Amino acid sequence: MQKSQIVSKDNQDNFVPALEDRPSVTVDIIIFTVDSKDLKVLLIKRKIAPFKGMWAIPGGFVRHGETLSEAAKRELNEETNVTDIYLEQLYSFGDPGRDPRAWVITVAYFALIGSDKLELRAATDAEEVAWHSMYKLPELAFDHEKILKYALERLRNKLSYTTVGFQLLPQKFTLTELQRVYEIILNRPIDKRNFRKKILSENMLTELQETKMDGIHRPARLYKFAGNDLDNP
Amino acid sequence: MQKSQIVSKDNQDNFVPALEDRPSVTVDIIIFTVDSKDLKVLLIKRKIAPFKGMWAIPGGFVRHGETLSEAAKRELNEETNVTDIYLEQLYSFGDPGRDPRAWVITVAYFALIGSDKLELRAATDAEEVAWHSMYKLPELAFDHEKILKYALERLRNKLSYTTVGFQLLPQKFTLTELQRVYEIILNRPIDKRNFRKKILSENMLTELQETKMDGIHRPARLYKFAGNDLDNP
DNA sequence: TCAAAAGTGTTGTGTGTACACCCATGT
DNA sequence: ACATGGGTGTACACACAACACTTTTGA
Repeated sequence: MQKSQIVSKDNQDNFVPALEDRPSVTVDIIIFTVDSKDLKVLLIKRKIAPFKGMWAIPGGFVRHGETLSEAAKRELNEETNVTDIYLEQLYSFGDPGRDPRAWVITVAYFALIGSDKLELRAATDAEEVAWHSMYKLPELAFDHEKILKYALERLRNKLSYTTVGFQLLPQKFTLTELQRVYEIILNRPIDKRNFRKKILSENMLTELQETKMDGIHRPARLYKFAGNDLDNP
Repeated sequence: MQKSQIVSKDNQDNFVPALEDRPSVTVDIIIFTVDSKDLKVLLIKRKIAPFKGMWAIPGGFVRHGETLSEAAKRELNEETNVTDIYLEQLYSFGDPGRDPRAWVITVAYFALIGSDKLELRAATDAEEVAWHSMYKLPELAFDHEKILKYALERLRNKLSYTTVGFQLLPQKFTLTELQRVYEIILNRPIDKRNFRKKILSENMLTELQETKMDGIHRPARLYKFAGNDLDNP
């Protein structure tokens, strides 16, 4: 690949922009989980300027030879040790000035991780990683607040017409646990009978011959999700 | 901005990839319109290798200093002379090898243009531009078939829960014309009475004191769309 | 008076919502 | 026996689907 002079208008001949006219491209990953009471997102505290001391969505540069989703999975794995979790491309953000240092376009992804699987990499001197409530966000670097808000909106929409909710639970779960996931993400109470009726009518759950005891009360039946998702085109 | 050595893992210090490790970034724009019988997309015939003689989605490189949607609008304007039309980011595609010549990540947008407004730039020696039916696509360059299929899917979904349909019509239109737009995009017949009932119940149309004659039959009432869309985050 | 598209209502079916009580368990 | 969350059914409102005839016009 040689250096070319200028962006060619019709995009066909000696065709790429000069090296110095190319942006850097990152993937940022919004990693969601739900604990028993809250919707959490994984953030990294910045130790240097710009936005020193603020929190940011984890991410990193896309490398030559990998797909965007591979880059996202790699970054995800670097932060969380998990593989094989739900990952979906969210949106690309490229406003000039979104990173004051350089021209950086980011392709944002969001990931859903079951509350059982979450095991963070140990924090290093270089970075401090922590789960934050989506409902009490700290001050965020770059345009990351906008990105997170959009991710939440998308997650809420997806919840209503897909099966992403199951991704946030262990393989075996009770209907009450599933309902909590919906309530936490949508941030409103849901009627228990209607919820169960609707979920069960979709025939996506397999009833297990096991129950779960969780206190001084009747044990709850366990279910597992019977189906697979695919989303990305 | 200086040259840096390698992608730094934590993405914070001397932080961008070396110039030669950056991709080129394009925007590709799927420009849809509907004529009286068909859903059309604007394509450009490639005059050179690779994929010589095949058709491609119009697009071009993002320039430093512009937002992604500005880049999309600029490209759109270069092809069609129109401004101020519906534009929405679709998805980003970055598989290595999608362009055999170089590492090119594309941010795909789709645009909807009213059948009254469509006026193409004159074809030049360098490019041949034409509307193609989405239901009889020619052989497409790169991964553009995949991109177009995804765009169609998105358009169909959006039609059901947004007001994008109006974007494909002149300001004044009849309910039958609107129904045709829905039928053409969804590729199935729709019941006339149910359609009218539903559309009118949404209170998004203003009934005009005008009618439109279109042959030897009763004139049709004209309506205009009363509302605005916003979509992008 | 005919052809051609515009315009108009009713009925059945399914889906979402509101709501209150008994059940199984450990202490 | 009691406190705690698990589990269940019915009635109403609303949205969607199916379906056929009259109206207005120009030729």
